[in-house]
Amino acid sequence: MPFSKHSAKQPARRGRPRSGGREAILAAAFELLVERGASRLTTREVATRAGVSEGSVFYHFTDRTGLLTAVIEDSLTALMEVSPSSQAQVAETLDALTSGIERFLDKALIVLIAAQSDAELRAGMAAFLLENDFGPHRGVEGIAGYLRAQQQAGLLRADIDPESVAMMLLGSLFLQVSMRQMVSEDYGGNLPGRSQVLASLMAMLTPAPQ
Amino acid sequence: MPFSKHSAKQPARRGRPRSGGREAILAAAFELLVERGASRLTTREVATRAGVSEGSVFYHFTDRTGLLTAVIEDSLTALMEVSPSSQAQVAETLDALTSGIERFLDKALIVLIAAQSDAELRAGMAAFLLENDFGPHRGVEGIAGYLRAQQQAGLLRADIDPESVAMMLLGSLFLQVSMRQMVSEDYGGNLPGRSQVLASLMAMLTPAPQ
DNA sequence: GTCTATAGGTTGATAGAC
DNA sequence: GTCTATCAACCTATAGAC
Repeated sequence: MPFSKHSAKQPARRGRPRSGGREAILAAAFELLVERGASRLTTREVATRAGVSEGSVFYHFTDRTGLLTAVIEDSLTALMEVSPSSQAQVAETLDALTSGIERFLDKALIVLIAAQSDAELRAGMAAFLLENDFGPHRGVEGIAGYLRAQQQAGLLRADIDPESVAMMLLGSLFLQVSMRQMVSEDYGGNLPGRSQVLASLMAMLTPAPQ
Repeated sequence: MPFSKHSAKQPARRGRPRSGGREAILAAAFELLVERGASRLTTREVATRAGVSEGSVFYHFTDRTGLLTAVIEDSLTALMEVSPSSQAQVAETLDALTSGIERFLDKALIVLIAAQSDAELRAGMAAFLLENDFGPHRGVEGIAGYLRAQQQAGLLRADIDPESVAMMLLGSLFLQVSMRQMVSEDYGGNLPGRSQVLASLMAMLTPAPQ
């Protein structure tokens, strides 16, 4: 698809052009989620940071929960387009594929965690994921698909289970990113990194020496 | 160590015996964390559920943050004693080891997630983990130690990297438990389960057919 | 250590002009 | 769509008696 964004697909907008207030609010809320955590996010501060009044926040999102729901669903929707399973077809190495997933997780985890602060948000997100058939199984499928292709080309051991390997690989990425984000930036140093895991895995995926 | 809990190690308590109020509050807070999420936990509701007055909560924990910090550190301290690395010496199969880790993660994730709702809690937990040299690297070490022992006994491929395999295995467990808890109970069905992953891994760990 | 009562402050949300 | 002004509710925290 050429002209990615600026394609003439959508009809010209009618009415008053968007002022960007809504987007500024969403961005500010996302920032605060990262910096302070969901419990410490107030509509007041979101408004201040977005450079709008608090009334605007409620105009656009009805209530605080509506705002957070929008942040979560917007982020996930944006991520769905760069989802691992859609990458898998183009990535030419496991290295490229997994580094893409790592970046993906970095953003997805923010909202996944934010949703955990409130049972209502959590349920809403679960429903959203279900409706859109979105979730880590897509990542597993993506990786497994790649592995299976390599396998059929005779480049990998024939007797391995692509799904299980994909689950372990995705899991190691998820654990690494989670710890960096949930504990501290440099906490990952304690754990085997992506390249080490990948190198070891590659060795295991090719036939072992007798 | 015999007589696990009821050993006579500790000197007899002096002074007024504990009434259990503190413990009831901690338990109630933990429950609410699971049911409603950290943002929706109020000191009022904690007190009600614990069957004490709100004043008691503040007497014991100074403030709301103090209460949550105590919940987090208490839970983690309890878990440190059944930490994977201490299990690794006794577990006789990867199956026993990983199912223990799964149960471990089920509890640990509750407080790990709760801490994410507030930057202050998050920082406190990070410091606590650092001080106690506690975290997933202990799990990796535990699994890797087990694998290395098996390897030296000639039961596993000699050319695999135990740390990387441990990271992947722990990662897959972490991912599975996270999704069950953060999305929905039966969400794990979409993903390869522990036994499937384990079976595939075992096949990979033993020398491949030529 | 636990209670009751209450103060104080913050916050989510609304109303109405522009 | 955005603003200002304001309210009502809630919730944390304190004081002081038992």
